[in-house]
Amino acid sequence: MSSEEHPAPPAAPGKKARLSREIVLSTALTLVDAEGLDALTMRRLGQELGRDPMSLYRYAANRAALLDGVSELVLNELAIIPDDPDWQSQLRRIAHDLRLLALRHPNVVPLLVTRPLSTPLGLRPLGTLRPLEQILSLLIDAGFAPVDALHVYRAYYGYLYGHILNELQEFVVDPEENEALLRLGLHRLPPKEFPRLRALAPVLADYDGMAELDEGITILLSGLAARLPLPEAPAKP
Amino acid sequence: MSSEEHPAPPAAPGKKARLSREIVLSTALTLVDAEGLDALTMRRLGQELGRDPMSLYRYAANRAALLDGVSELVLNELAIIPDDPDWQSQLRRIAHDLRLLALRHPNVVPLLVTRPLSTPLGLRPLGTLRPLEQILSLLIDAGFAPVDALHVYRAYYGYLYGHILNELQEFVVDPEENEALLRLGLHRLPPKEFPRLRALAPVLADYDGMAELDEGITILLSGLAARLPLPEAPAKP
DNA sequence: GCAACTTCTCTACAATGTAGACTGTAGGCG
DNA sequence: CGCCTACAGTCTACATTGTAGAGAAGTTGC
Repeated sequence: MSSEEHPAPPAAPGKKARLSREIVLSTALTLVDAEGLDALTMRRLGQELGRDPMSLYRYAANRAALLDGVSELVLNELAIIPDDPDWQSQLRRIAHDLRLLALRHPNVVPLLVTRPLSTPLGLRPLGTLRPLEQILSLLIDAGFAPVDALHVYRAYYGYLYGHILNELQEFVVDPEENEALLRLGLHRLPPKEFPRLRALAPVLADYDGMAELDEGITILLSGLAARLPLPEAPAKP
Repeated sequence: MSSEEHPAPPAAPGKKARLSREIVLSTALTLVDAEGLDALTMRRLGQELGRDPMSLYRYAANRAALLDGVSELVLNELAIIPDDPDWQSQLRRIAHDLRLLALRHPNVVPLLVTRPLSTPLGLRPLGTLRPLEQILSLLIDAGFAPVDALHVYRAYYGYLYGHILNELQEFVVDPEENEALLRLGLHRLPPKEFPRLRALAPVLADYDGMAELDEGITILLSGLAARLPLPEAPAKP
């Protein structure tokens, strides 16, 4: 699928241009971003595009495939360019990028996390696997043995995804009303059973996700580095 | 369908006894375990219980609430008993327990991960929050300041969830056919674009999730311990 | 036996994903 | 130019879903 030839309708995709997979998917994404996953029905998306819902099936085999497409589209926003020779700072940067990506598309995160659970590795959208490949590559280039690279990747990506989920779970709404809502919610918890949680309400409210991610990454990476045989600086004078 | 008359409420989840929330939820759980989340429709669950689908609404306000109930039920299987005074080994044990729990109910994991994303903290099922409270308690008892306890919790639980997701994503099917399927899947990847991943196929096949989890936990916990002011051994002679 | 409940059932409806047949349009070939 | 084929988009139809609302059946206290 070397679909790259037509940069045709960049200016005004207005109303009646021919549909294309990219148009469909990006409209789907903006819909999801704006109104959540449930709003993404075939009918609704069709309406958004001014087309019959059935026309979508030319561009995605079914709803699940459409969701996969959206995940892929989002992950494509993540650029992994090996400009920095230091694998640690490289991974750190990617982590922050992915975090910001998730914050930009919070409604897509369930997809990113959930879809792979029901799709074997080899059958996933390629865009989904590209970060994995690139990070492996990055680590191997940095001097890790392939097996160890996989090792590092798993610990790193595991923590990263976990952190993102955690952070989004505490977020839920925009930070302005966050504190109020949070307190309101916590208020309902039985004090006898949840003293610690309730006491932490004010602290919960100002959660610096970026700082915590950074610290976790630091711990993990240095821990991994200390534990794995890495030929010091790579041969790149 | 023999309509056995079991007046025993606790022993056997009989056939014609009065319904109860526990019966409904546990039947839902076994259904999900056996056939996946999609199989859990109101009609199907009703049929499984020999009751009209509508009767379920006495025990769960709607389908979402039912899913929450199932999450809660699963998380209740996780026992957090502070028998060990060492917080690190405590957390390590819990991590392994949760991992096994997830492997026992893989189809429920999407729920565990996804539902909190759309439910503010205070409105979640209590059973879902109990681990959080108990772990905080455990850490505070071990000498951490509440803020630091939260800190540790986040890094710990983040990594833990991430790892579980990772592991389940690579699993997908039972380990017997895993290797075959995996290779088959990877085979489809364009070699030019995914050389590293394809080369790692054999290694991917024997993934020791338990060992990797343990190592990650070790790194994280010792890193956290080194970084936070902890009054050594707690005052417990 | 009656009355106030709770529990369970029946019927009905709107929304969803999607199959299958159809219409329109664009281009190639005589 | 007229016809044929391929493909983009549409229309109709249907099975399946969650759930509202009214009622039936069963249980309990007097």
